[in-house]
Amino acid sequence: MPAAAYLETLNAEQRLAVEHGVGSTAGPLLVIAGAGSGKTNTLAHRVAHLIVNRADPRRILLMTFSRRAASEMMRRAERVVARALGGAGGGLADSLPWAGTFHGVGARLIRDYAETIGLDPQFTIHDREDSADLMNLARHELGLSKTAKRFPLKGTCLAIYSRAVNAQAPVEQVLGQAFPWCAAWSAELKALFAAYVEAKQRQNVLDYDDLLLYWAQMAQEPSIAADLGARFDHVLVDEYQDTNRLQASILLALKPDGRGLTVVGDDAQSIYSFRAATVRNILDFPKSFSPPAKIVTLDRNYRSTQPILEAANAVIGLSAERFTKNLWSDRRSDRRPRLVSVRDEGEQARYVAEAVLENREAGQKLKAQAALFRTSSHSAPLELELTRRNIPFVKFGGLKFLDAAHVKDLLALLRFAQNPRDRVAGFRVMQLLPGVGPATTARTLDAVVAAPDPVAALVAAASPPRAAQDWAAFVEAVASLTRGQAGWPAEVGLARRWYEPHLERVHDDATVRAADLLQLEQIASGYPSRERFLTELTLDPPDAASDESGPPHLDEDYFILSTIHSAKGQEWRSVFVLNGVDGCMPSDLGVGTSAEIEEERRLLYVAMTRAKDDLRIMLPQRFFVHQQAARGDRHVYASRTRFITAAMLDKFESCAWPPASAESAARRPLAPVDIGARMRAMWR
DNA sequence: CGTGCGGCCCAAGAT
DNA sequence: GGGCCGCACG
Repeated sequence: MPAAAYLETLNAEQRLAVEHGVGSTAGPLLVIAGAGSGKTNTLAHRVAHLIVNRADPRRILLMTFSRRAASEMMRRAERVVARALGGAGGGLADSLPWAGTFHGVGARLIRDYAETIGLDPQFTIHDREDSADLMNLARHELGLSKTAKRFPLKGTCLAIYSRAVNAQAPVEQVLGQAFPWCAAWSAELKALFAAYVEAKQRQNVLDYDDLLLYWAQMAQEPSIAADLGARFDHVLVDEYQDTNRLQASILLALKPDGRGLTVVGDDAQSIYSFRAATVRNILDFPKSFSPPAKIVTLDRNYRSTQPILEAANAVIGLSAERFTKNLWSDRRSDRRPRLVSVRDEGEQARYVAEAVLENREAGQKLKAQAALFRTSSHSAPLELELTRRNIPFVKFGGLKFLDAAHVKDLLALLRFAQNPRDRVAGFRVMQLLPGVGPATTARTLDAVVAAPDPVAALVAAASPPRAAQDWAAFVEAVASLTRGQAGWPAEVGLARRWYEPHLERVHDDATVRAADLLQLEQIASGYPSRERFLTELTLDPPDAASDESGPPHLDEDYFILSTIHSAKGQEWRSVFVLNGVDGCMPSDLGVGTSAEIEEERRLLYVAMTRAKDDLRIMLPQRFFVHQQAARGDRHVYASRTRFITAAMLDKFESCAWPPASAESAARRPLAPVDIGARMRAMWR
């Protein structure tokens, strides 16, 4: 049989993966896809190849790490199918309806089966912060907030709970392995988690973990499992190294014999163990089936120059356990990656800003360049420097649009209207009213939650004496939203108009924030319904101010700042890795166990393999110590990250900036002068 | 019962 | 700098 034209662009290993059985009885397949090995392209081709061979796209389940990755995959698959079938391939996105994240797909399936499993399909979804708030409520009710010895804080409690669920491990084991300082509280924690679960059920809310847990539980129930498994002929999972045991159990329940199952990943890029991801999933995948899964390894790299790969291979070569695989490329270059020593983070920022402009002079777009860092706050000095020099940039990771208080307020109102039993939403929105505090809110919500018709109960509830005026407006807004008479997305405007007086009362910078809310309204118009809007916004919030929803001025050129975690799957011509020193990489918070150290090593590897042509790892020599008098200059000296050993230095080019002569000529710092004190003295 | 203030501890990565 | 708690005031 002559190969189809669309297969000819693939290399031999990629073709093996793409052409692995196309029927729904094809055995399980594991693709170990190194960084830059054309993984997305290969997976997209496999999807396309299945469709060209008459697989029904509505019966393909494709799970990726983010919704953005899912749409990229669909776009590419669509193009291949169009080419193969001659033109008319448009609209595949509509006919590949089951592409998304594990959590997004879970939410949809759970809503589908909600009635069967005794769940109100109007359930709302709590994000991390909402979940922590609800955990805190339970924590207070059980009197755990005033124990003699300090009980873990809400965030820690949630992290322990979440890990126990996702790793499918007993609380004691989770405490021992990941939270040893909380080990004495295991009995109280279990009581707390029981109360937390009951609260979620009373309030008809699901947290992130529930989206997997309910799905996994449904899949354990034979009648539902049969129905679920029969919906999909093919199940494909991307970034399999970052899935956890719960996700693996879902896959196994969907496809117990592995037929029709394809997973793709790279054990060397596993960086999500804090979310209970385990590299064991990918290492153990082949022998979960009989006969075992076929393994295809992609080690040809199409992204980076050979010197960059040699350095990256050296770094990952010292890792303890992995599939042996060295990336190679035929992209030759004389330029080794650079280790750039600078005096401190301020100099690091100046160096990067100047190098970025120099690259642009040489014809590189700002968008083709990125600064990557371990922790969101590491980019602060660079952000200042870029702003000072008017270099536009977009930051991924760290604070999100949705974290802003005013955005959360407005969303809380919409969520409360969607599901009046959602206590966290109700708590947030009711306390916006002046004269209404925790006690009034709790009392009202108790009545509302217990009532058969919660909104009617709210309308009937007595108005708190000090909030009469605002109370009536609030109740009317909720009732109107519940009736849905304004329609979607017009009701977002209704909610915004209700909120605006409160916004102005609470915030000094109300004008800026009001603009954000208009933008939120804009984003809302892109979703078909309130339910879809709330669900998808919670599960996949827009990164930075960048995605489709971003403001128009962003189609200009801009430099990229990103955490290494958020840089997954991306590539740039020039990459600057900030703070390549011990204490930052590895993070001094992540040096407890050898497993944590190994993950930090993989993080550096992920960062390095994002670079196509030019990789520079920055080494600031000194760091100022935080929490000291304003003008103090206490600092510590940092050393090169332990992951780049002396024996590897020949893979790099070491340099210092600014060059020594220029530095000695630099102006000496002047003695500090307290101008503020003089100005205060003027009035004494 | 609501609100504002001061002291204390903590500080990453994100579906 | 921020979250969280306890305390004092209105």
